[in-house]
Amino acid sequence: MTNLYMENWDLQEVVGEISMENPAFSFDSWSFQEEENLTSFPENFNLDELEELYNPFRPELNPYSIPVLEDHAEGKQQPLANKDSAKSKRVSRKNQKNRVVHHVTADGLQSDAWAWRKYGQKPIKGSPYPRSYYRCSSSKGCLARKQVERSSIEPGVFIITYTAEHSHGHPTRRKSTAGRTRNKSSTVTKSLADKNELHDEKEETVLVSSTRIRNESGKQKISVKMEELQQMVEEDDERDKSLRRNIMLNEGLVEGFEFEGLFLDQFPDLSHEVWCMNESTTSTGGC
DNA sequence: CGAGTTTGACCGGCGC
DNA sequence: GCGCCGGTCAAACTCG
Repeated sequence: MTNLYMENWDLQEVVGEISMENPAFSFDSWSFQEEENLTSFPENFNLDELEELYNPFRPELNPYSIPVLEDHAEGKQQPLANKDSAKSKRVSRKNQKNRVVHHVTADGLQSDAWAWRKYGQKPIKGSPYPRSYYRCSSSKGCLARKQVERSSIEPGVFIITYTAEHSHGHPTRRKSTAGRTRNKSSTVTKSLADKNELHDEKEETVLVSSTRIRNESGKQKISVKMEELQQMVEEDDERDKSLRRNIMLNEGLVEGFEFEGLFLDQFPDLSHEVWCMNESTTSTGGC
């Protein structure tokens, strides 16, 4: 059975026909592919491995987000894979730390599960844009760091550098949700830091990518605000995996698509065409 | 009032 | 040793 864990909330778009035979989807935030350019995974592909690879909390594992080492001395970048072959180049001790660099669009700035607290900003020589420094605010002892700077070459691209690993599990909250409502608005207010990095943007809000699941005819479309999905998944983090439920949308279409039992809560009006069952039992009760 | 942001000061690594 | 530069600190400030 094909299970796609929605805890991979960084999977911002699910497009095309999803089925056991054709588990096609795209990963918008990784700039993996265009909607028109779907990729089908082989029948025997390892979903556990896939989940790990696309785990937003382990971006360094994502094969489609090419990690690069920045060679500050020459202002160049080289693939991480060539790290060992570049022995002749002097690499500072700082650069030898575990650094992973990602190039993302403005939308990509939103898709980060961790809670970050900005602790500094510096103008960078040779770049018209400042670099912002963030540390993980989820846990006091966490050494994880994140740097965000706008590409001077492509102003629409942001360079995110992750340093060190988190010393704790997923945050229970991405950020404080006090006072927030779960309305269906498709926009969110950007943080002050993001506004600063987007200082020449007219909009102070950005569209939040949606997850879409379509059936064969394309008549049905279910849109879920990704931030809501993320929050729901986070709220459900404490549940045991055995409680995960498989949800079937129009039998044979999205069989076993796993939403950790959250789907019906979000879309009670779909109960006539969506049913679920516990993974450990064939009983349909309790849904 | 707590949490996050801003921003000048400070510190250490590195090249000359 | 000196100066440049990137990274961090911390007080003041802002926001909800």
